[in-house]
Amino acid sequence: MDSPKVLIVDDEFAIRDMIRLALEMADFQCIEAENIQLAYQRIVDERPSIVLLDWMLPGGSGLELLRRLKREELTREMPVIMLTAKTAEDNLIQGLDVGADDYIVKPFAPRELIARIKALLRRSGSGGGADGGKYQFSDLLLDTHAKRIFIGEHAVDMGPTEFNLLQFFMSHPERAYTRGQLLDQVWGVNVYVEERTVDVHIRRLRKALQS
Amino acid sequence: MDSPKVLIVDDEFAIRDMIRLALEMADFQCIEAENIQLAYQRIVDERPSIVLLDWMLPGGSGLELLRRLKREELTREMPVIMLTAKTAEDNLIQGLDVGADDYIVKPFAPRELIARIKALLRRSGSGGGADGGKYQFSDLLLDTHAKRIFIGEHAVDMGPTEFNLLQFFMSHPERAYTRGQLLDQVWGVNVYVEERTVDVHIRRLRKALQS
DNA sequence: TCCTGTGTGTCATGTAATTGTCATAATTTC
DNA sequence: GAAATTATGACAATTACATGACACACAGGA
Repeated sequence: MDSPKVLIVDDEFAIRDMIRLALEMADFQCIEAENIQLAYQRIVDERPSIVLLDWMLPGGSGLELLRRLKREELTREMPVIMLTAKTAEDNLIQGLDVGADDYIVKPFAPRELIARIKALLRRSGSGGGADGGKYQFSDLLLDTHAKRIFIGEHAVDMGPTEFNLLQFFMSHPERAYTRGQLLDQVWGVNVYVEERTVDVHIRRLRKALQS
Repeated sequence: MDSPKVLIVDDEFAIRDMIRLALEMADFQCIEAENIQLAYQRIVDERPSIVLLDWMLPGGSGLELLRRLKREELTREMPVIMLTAKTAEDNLIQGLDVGADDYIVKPFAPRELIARIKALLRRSGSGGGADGGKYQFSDLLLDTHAKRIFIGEHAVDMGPTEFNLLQFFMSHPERAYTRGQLLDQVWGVNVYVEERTVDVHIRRLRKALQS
């Protein structure tokens, strides 16, 4: 439900699959990409909580993607763990130089990977999605840091799911989504709930905003 | 506004830059020095919150600077972390003997460095250099120097942990934190306690504030 | 050394909030 | 109007939070 979304970037299917297995066992949500173009797309679209980035990739090295992520405002805060087969230290230093938050050398124990991910998530802002400060529309204001919502001066009370819904809407204005898309984006992928449940939460959100 | 100032003392540009990058990512303010003369100058001029001091330096070893700092009244309280490439233990022991507060062996993970810096800052008079002194919200007043709390004219009694919690809250208003984040920030990074323990201390804090 | 009080962390239990689902109205669409 | 779609209130199950009690460590004093 609150499970962090991890993007695995590696060109080898076997490795991605192995990592995914380990992570899902530990209750992480996984998405994958096999090259840096796809990876970038996924990062922008799905805003994962953390990125596992392989060093050696076809069509542009992982380092290149890392540089790009750290250069752009939207993705700068996103924690990145480099996966590297080499123990060569200069690689490591180079990676850390560009802003990787941690690295791990293949082959690694799943346990260690999970430990590092958790440590990083804990440190980098709240374990669930990196978000920008405040959204505003007319006199409605949503503060992602304080996790509070105001209408004018008056604070509005609502449940976490309603908050997430509203945050998603306010961060994607002028756009319509199907129930399925909302479930994916707000609830998370591979969560099984009835589509009609969205209706109910929409209603709760409306009710909260009316009061 | 609250971000602590870190002085990085190392003769290699690449290393300074790497550390600076990592630290700035973690919202620290950085200044640099490439030899101990410059370092001393900066320390006196800018009064950093903490010093990262490389062991091996041209024109006088880091140890020498460390001795000097600990000898003088003005700089005695300043926390110092030694950076050392050697794992040789006698170095370490010598450093700690002269008064280094911590040490870290190169190459290190940025997150470890950051963790240690935060831990040290927390221990040594809290957070940021010329740290606030007093926080106030409505008729609640927290005095970081006197370590006392008042509601109006009336002094409030509470344990150290509750005090630290309240100080953290008052220095980070309008922000929500997870239990894990509070543990990192208030208890310290490499402390293992149950997350639920936070609940208990929150309750104690509330109780103290109600009386 | 043996108390004693304070501060901490952990646990078990009670209590409240949240969530997903359903049945049934209300509405829109054609 | 019939069919499809959406809105709404109620409910049970789950989850999260609040609280009191307890054990342990530690410092100071008798």
